[in-house]
Amino acid sequence: MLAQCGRSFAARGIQLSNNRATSQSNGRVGRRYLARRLEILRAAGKQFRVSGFAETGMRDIAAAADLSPANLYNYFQGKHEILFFCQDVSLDRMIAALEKARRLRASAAEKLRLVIVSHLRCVLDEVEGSAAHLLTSALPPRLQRCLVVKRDRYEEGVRQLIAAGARTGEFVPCDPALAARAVLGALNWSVRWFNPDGALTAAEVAEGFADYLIRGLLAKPDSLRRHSPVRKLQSPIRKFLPQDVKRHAEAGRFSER
Amino acid sequence: MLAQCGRSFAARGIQLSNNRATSQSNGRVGRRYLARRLEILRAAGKQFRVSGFAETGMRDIAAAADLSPANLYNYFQGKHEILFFCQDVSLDRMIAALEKARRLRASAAEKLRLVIVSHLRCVLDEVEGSAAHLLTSALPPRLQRCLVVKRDRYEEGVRQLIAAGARTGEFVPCDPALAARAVLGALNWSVRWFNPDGALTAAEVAEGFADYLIRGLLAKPDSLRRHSPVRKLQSPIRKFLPQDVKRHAEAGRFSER
DNA sequence: TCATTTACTGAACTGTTGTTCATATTTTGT
DNA sequence: ACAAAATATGAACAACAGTTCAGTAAATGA
Repeated sequence: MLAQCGRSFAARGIQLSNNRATSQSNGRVGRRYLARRLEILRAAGKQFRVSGFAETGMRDIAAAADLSPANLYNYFQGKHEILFFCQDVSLDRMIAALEKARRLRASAAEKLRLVIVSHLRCVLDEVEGSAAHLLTSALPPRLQRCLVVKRDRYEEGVRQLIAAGARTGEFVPCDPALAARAVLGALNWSVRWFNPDGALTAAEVAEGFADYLIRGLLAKPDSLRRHSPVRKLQSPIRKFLPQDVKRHAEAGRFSER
Repeated sequence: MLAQCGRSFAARGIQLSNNRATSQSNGRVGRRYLARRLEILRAAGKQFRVSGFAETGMRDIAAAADLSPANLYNYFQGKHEILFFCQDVSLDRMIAALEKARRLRASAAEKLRLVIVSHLRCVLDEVEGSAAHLLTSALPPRLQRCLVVKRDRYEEGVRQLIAAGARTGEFVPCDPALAARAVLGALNWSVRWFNPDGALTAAEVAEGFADYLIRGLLAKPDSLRRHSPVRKLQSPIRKFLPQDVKRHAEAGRFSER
């Protein structure tokens, strides 16, 4: 009875079916548990982004999250699962922004601008942006497949957005897949050089990138409004949202072992 | 006398001053030694590109280069030095292309196109392209500093190319630093998705990227010639050039320990 | 208050990593 | 052909990774 008490809640949150996990997210202890999970994800995501996945040790993550290394295993099954959730959060945010842009009643250029700005915010935000979605390898096949599906869905959405613009004549005729990859490449690569203490804020980078990347697509570039009506980056520091907590609890079903 | 004979040539090539090293590159044994070094670099660069630096073990490199792991240390001081030379080769090629474009008597757009195409060739070429220059961390400070200087020189060159185009009015007014980073980001990220067995060849990707990325800069985009006079990618499979061999021999002076 | 669950930890375990060493095999110069 | 230099290797080493475990401290609920 003594040896089994440790790790019990984590085991419940991770290994059991999602209905049990979600029911546990109510109540005080469940809340604290999930909040701590997110703290860890935040710390790990930052470390992954600045140092890379393989270069970041569990002891580093533990130190950054102010935990003992062993305690990490009360919240996650292992390093791979931490990476998985980091990527999952990022991808879900991006997909949400994409779908918001889709529903927008606006030109293709304005939709694309919203996607670009949201993508950069998700990836560059110093506090919680977990650029870990940039990494793919070294995950168990099942988790990896799950992420690849999401990533492909996102990319496909961007492609369709560009293709739609080209169909209406707002954009120049082009290969939407290639253009989308150029755009997303420029965005994703930004984590490699962006410095939050540097000359440009994330919002300024986003504006500049959007101007340039959209201009290359527009059939009549001079019609581009330099200052688009889409609102700029606001509140670069954002806390984890309640729906994130919810989703984390539900996502346990993707774990294996 | 017996224990010292092993590793002696490698030691000469790596640790001693460069004049001694370069003098050794003549003669049969020296040639074979340097050729093998390049074979190793090629194999390692490919592995680094597909798996990442930390994820690639010395045993993997040895297997890919058809060597015993221990034998690697007859050619390089260690893993970090292999990474260093991979990055060094890539950067030198890119800088060479940049300076060739500079000397070109052509429009800024054509110069930029040459740089873009060369960059993608260097980075995507299945056979010898060592995209390892994408990685930076985990190198001894001295080696790292050397690479950062080269990379910054290259980036600065691209910036100046864009700035010059903007000055003459050929390009739209913009932040050259930001535009350069967007361009280079799109190019560098290509190694993450490009599949040599996929639908598009490296040359086709290069053309499409160049069209799009340059179009975003042009003040009068419709003046863009879709098929620029700059020759397309030729002979995607290229062997290591003699000057590469020479440079490798000279570069030993950057090593430490 | 007390018993039980939850949260946490130091130390140890296991596998892998980069690396070295003693030695064997091949190549070179004479 | 023979000694010396050069090239190559299997086996082992030390360090470190992710992970586990026995057990302690804290929180919870009655």
